[in-house]
Amino acid sequence: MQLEELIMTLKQRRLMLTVTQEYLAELSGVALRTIKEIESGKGNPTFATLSRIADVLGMEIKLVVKQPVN
Amino acid sequence: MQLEELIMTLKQRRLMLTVTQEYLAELSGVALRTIKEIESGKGNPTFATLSRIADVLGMEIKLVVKQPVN
DNA sequence: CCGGAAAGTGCGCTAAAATGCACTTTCTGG
DNA sequence: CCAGAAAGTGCATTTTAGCGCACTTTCCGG
Repeated sequence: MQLEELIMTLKQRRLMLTVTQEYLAELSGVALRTIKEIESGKGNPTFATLSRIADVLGMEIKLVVKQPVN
Repeated sequence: MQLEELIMTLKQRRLMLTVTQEYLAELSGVALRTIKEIESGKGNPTFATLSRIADVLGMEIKLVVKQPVN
């Protein structure tokens, strides 16, 4: 999963739950400014930041063996 | 997946492939110093760094909906 | 047992992640 | 259509990830 795709997934999940960036910031403990930057595609978030956001959205980051492409 | 668990998975995968930290550094383009730090549990890697390492090891980072714990 | 290979670490630098504040732009429900 | 809510952004600061270099420690095959 590329970062862009991961971000899209987070964003879609947030919208599906009808949570604002502001509320997500409160719940996750990640600064609103940081959430805004991530969702607007700026920068390269750390694992900790992504993980805290994902948690609140009921998601998690996994490391898995790639499926062979055939 | 917690960071610690993710790191363990990366490390085990590297060892399974009998790749040294040094060679992994070469292949991934991530500095040897950085790989050492990550594997020894220091710090909080960025998505980009984790992703480059995972790639070389034939793995990938995924964001998935958490399984309900029941 | 022991030497070389692999892994871990102290020190220091730079670039960038994370943050706050204030302002602008965009979206949306009534 | 329009006000308020939500999202995006410029500027500045603090913290820290990523990195190099040199050194120490640990591991392991012969």
